[in-house]
Amino acid sequence: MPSKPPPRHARSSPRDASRAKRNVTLADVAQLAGVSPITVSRALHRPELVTPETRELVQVIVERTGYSPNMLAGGLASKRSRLVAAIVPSITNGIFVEAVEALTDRLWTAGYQVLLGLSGYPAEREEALLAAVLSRRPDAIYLTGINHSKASRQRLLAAAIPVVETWDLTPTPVDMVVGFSHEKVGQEVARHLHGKGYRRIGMVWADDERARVRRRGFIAELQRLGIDDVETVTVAAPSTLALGRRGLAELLRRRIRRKPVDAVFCGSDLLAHGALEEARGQSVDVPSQLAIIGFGGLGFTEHTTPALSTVLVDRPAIGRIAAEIILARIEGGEGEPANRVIDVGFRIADRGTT
Amino acid sequence: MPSKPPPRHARSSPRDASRAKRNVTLADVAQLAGVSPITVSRALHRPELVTPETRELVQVIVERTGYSPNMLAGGLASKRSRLVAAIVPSITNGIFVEAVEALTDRLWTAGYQVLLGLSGYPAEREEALLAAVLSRRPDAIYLTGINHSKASRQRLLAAAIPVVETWDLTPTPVDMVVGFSHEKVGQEVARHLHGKGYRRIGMVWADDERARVRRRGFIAELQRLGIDDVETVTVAAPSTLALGRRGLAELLRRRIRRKPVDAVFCGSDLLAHGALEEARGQSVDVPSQLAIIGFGGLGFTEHTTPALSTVLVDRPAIGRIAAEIILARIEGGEGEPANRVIDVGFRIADRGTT
DNA sequence: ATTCTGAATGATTGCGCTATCATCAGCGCC
DNA sequence: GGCGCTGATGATAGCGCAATCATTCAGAAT
Repeated sequence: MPSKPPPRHARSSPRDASRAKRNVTLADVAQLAGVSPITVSRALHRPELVTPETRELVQVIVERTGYSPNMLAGGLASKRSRLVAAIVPSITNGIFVEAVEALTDRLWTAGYQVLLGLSGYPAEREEALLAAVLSRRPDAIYLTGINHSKASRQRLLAAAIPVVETWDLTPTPVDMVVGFSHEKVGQEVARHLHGKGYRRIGMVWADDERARVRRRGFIAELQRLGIDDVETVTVAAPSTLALGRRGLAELLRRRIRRKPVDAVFCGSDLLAHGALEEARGQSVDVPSQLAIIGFGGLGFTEHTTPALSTVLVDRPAIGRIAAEIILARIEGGEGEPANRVIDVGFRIADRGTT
Repeated sequence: MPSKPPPRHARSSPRDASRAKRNVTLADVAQLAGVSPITVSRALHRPELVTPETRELVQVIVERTGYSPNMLAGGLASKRSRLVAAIVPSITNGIFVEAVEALTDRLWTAGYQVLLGLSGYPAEREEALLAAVLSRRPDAIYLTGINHSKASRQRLLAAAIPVVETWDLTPTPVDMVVGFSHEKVGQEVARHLHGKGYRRIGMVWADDERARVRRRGFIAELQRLGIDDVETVTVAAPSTLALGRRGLAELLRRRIRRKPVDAVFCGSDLLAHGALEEARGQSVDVPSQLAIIGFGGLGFTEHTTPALSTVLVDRPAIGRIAAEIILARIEGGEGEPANRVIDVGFRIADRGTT
């Protein structure tokens, strides 16, 4: 009897001879397993659609050949890159990095990977970065902050993917936002210091968008409490311990002919630590002569002597929640998300320096 | 006269009607510009190949349409993803992160982006991570450490891309390595402490691969110098300030019936800082009663009181150099690299705590 | 026996781009 | 005038995979 021709997927292509250095492809695996490429694809990604035997056979061949799927091809074909882009000013500044780590961890468990973009201080490169990053066709994007150029917002909207802005709140996010109110932080710190009896209050801060809002809230609240004169030293972003030292030194110098400040709100924990060191260096007792409070709640603040008072923020929660709402949107299909604005709050840690 | 049919690239495809939601593609730009797709591609990526007029025309259309190239497609076609994968245990632990930042910065200027993989402590997820990451077809890969499972090494070799291992040295890298000798670090710290007259020496360290090598070098050198008994407290990785406190407390407790140690080598700056705080808490004077030296040279070490002695490592240099040799290999074409093993060295900072 | 059903598998097509080779006009040269 | 050359542009053919629709076949229902 005339044997019918083998199915197309089993025929060897003419280029088989010249397979000098080609990588193993899904088609190769399929051929070795004697099934069609699409069956291999299913065995790998939707195993419930193939019989256990096929599944196992494919698995064996995959291992034997060392097949590594090509997600560029897969992403192109399926229009899902399984990539999430994260744009952060910096990762050496401790404040944002734990959120990114939490984001990365959570997304990893769901099969997504994180493309890291560093936008710099201030977000000088954000626009170019965004363009570059979007050309990878990420399935979602994580941003730091809520202030983006008009062009950036347009790009984001055009990309039509879930966007999570973080570290701040706004009633009008591009898409979703996870953070807390910096204005309220300022207010509460003001009330806290005032409540403890401090009246000659100063600030040392590094000028970034969010710090500016905290400052605004702080000063407004102090005014409401009857304190109009808040001596302020501004240092360059990003803040460092050394800048904190110099900042406090400058603050004390400025008031040389007047009564010195009795409390200082520092824009970050690093600045606060620097201020603490400077106070010690100048033999200014903390907190009896000078109270110091920072912002961020970085780990080291518990361990200085005295322990630094600060504003605690659940940093990993921001990343974790961002990951959750991203996944819910990507995988959960349509339907308005329950909540586009998520407030993770903050808490004042009243420790040894106030 | 019979007009000849328009060139193929100018004909509208049947799907133009249904362009409900398609993204702008390179073909769209080409059509609007009245040139072929490949010309647009060239105008964007190899502008020297097209006339200035064409270039400008394309540029205008790109901006008008908001065209965003699809690098999944581009990467698939060209077999160059312009992606570099970086695998790091963690980014919250300050020690590795500056290298990653420097790497990212340098690669960005060359048009590459960084895919971040967090392998955990110890590198529990490295193998799975590597598999996942390689399926993105990165053009190169940055690894932390030199100890990789056999399977991982094989995968790396099979990928046939530049691989840079970092933070250590080995005569047999997978491909290239940028780092320094941890054994030598241990030796030099031993000589340093011994040279300053300390004889009852202890260690507090977190057990990771590289710390173990430092420890080995440290203990071997001390032995050579006639010191056999090195009291050692091991804490869990990753190290924290709190673990440093507890570590020193334990070390002092253990020697309660003997003369206490007069110097302690801490496995990291964080542990050293914790030890310093604990010493202060126990009213043990540093350095007269107890010398402390850390490792890493993190920024804060200059600002503790007294300033922490430590081992300085040029962390950004590791990332920068890694980026350079990666780029040299990717773009520089063939030819053996001048140097597969790059030693960035280290330096002992003899400060207030020794 | 016939029809129907659902589970398993397959053929075809195209995602959006670039590598490669081909074309073509303009130019200088003998 | 024919030749080759160079610079600009184009046609074609994949890259490796998954969406989509089609096919097959065993077993149940009639």
